[in-house]
Amino acid sequence: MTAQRSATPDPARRREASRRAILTAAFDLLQEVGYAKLSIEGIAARAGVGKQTIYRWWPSKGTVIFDAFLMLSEGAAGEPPTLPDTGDLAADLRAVLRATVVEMNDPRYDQPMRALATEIAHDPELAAAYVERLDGPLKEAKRERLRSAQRVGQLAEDLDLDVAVEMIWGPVLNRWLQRTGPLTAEYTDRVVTTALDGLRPRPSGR
Amino acid sequence: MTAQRSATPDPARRREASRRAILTAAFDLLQEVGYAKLSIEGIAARAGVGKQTIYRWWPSKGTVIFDAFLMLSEGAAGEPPTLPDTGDLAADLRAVLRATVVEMNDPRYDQPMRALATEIAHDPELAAAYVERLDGPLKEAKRERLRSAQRVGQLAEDLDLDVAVEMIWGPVLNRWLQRTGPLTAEYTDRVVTTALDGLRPRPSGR
Amino acid sequence: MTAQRSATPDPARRREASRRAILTAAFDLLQEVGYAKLSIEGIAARAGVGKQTIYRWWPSKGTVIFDAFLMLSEGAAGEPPTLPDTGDLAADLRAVLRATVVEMNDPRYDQPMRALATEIAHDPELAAAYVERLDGPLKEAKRERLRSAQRVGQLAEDLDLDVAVEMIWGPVLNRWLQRTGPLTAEYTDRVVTTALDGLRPRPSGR
Amino acid sequence: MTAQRSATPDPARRREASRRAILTAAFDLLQEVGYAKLSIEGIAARAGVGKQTIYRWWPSKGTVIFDAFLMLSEGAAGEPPTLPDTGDLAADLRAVLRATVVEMNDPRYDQPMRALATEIAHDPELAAAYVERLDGPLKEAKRERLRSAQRVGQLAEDLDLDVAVEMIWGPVLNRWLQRTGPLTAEYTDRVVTTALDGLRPRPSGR
DNA sequence: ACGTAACCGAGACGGTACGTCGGGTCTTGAC
DNA sequence: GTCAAGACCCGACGTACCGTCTCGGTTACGT
Repeated sequence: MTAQRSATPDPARRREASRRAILTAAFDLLQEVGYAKLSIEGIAARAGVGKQTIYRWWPSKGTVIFDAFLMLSEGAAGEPPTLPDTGDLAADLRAVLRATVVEMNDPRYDQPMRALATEIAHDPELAAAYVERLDGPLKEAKRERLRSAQRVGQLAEDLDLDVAVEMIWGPVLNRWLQRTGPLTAEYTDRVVTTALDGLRPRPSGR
Repeated sequence: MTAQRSATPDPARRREASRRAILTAAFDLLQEVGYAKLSIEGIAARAGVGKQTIYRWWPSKGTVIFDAFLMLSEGAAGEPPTLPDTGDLAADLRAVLRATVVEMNDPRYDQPMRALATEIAHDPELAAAYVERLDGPLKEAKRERLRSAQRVGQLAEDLDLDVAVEMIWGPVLNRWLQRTGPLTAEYTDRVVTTALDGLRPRPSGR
Repeated sequence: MTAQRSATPDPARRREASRRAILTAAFDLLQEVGYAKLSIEGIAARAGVGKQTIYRWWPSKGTVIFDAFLMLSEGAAGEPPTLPDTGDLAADLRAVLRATVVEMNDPRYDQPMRALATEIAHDPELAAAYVERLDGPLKEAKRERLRSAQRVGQLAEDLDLDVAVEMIWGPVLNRWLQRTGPLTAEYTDRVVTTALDGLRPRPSGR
Repeated sequence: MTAQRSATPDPARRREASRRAILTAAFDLLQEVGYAKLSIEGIAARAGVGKQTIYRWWPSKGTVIFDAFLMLSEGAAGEPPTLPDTGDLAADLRAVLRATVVEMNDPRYDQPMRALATEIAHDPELAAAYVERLDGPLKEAKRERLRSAQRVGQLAEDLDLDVAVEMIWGPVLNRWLQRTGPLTAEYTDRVVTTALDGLRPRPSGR
């Protein structure tokens, strides 16, 4: 349930209220003061908690942020996530990507997500936890949607689903994280179309 | 030539030797101690320079790193970069991406590039400078290679080149920055193939 | 026991070892490098203490110096000081003043005492603490010696003891602090004689 | 005319206007911001002068302050100072001391004089210059007044004039610099009386 | 039911780095 | 060659946090 890596004290005696207060405080501060000014000291103060309680249970600031996201994502739903499946893959992908960029353009989520993304970029162990617990389930849902499309002949049979997923979401993630271009619905639609069709000329129509 | 943003002192009186020493020290330290332990104090000490000289000319640690990259990229060549063009687009892309992941797997470049990438992620103004001065020329070279392929009928005539470029390099960049998967030649080859062909089934053989 | 003036943290949690190390380091450095080169940073380093520990408990460099003197003066004796009383006031005063100028001519004490004196000169609050805790007891001892002489008829009955004390020690202190003349035993003897006799001609002998 | 100690550039080419501007700025700043916040940089800025111009002609901040005083004292009068001589020594001393404490209680003079006094306390060379050029003439005037009183039998014939002067002004100076007591006219009157009469009982009436 | 051992809040501590101020030196261009 | 201007190297300032370390107090087991 957490990102802890090494030996920690008896989890049975852990105070759940403090844990939640810390994660909530961390996420809230991330929104309010931004990543650069986020400090353990600040989190402890906001959570009404001693600093040691944070150091006792988390090895780094990044893991606290990670767990904060974990708490949120699991609080939202106990079940694994799924992508909409109306039978029309292109339409479904367009809808999902549009929703994604709306979130990315919302400063309420933008700041914390950037914080998590850059912590991951600098911490391999955290990245592993991210891949397993946060990104993994979501990516599986994406693959599953593509698999479903494969079954009805909308995607090539021999398609590499991992690469396919990265080809759809990668450009969007990159634009967001590196700010290399505007994130609009028009843009994500183009990404979907181009990914589905490929770069090469198509022999027949469509 | 630099990432400065607001009013700065008279650049005519600036000492060029100090500027170069600072940027070199910054890049070297980035490789040696890593981003997390990179400090203005450390850069100044290594460069044999007063801290004030750094604060006088750069508004943030990120802009120093950025300028360090700028100095390197401009020191390497005065002309804009170009991608190889053998006439075989797929082969050329495979070669370029393979070279890219080799660099990404080299800790000598990995650390500093991550530092730049995450600084950009947190600083919109720096991102704008990055897009204009570092990423821009490179991206133009990529577009140009695709344009060349378009001319010889290897790519669709109505292809959106920006999206196309992002679809090829985006997945690789993401895997690298977020560590969501291994960066191998085999992987980049698959990316090239999948991007060129698209996700949908192709009517006839390839 | 200290020169603190405004609200400070819980003194119960204060580490006595650090307090002593700081005051000792301050006094030692005062002797070694002199007042002009005395820095909080230097004191902290010498004491093996974080700077914040000094800033936490003392509002200024002057109060640190003051407390260093306080520690020394209280370490020397728990009881209030007394002046020698052989029954011969003139002789006693001569002896005391001679001892005083010996100390003033000893660089071991000269430097730190000058530091304290000039800090006091620029800081009224510190001066008040000085008057109450360091100078006060000593001055009372001086007054007491004069009172004793008064009782045996060696001093005028209506003598203003405060002024009398200042008239004996003031000239010496001034010569020392302002370096307006040499500090010799011969000089202090003259001061004692002149003060006792006054400036006016004496009607009868002596 | 100045407190310079070591070799300096050709004084013939010196710009008098800058010299005066610096000394005036120094004195004014001393009054306005106080000794602790007085900086060479501040003086240069206020005087509209380059820092180098100060460093070229004065070896230390103290000597600047000293010269500022020198300029003022010589601007006031070209002739050596004299003390009033009405024939009544006690009355004259009372008047002079009263005027002195009025000045000492005036913050307009208090701050700069403290600055000078403490600079002198820490700089023997400066002290020598002070004794020779500022304190010397004044002390001679004081001695002269006492000599005059001696001539008319108001003071002992064998009186040590140096000690006598210090016994009258020393207590006042000390009270001022160390803030060991209030500086009132009543106090200075007592000092005069006690100094003239001495501490010992007088055989007959006064 | 009652120690006693752990967690907990609080926060002092030794440190590192921050961003700023000013010291004293050096360079530039105007006079 | 002096001067105004100001960049430069350097050292110290006072502050913010780091991660570690006590210090009571309050749980919550294990006997």
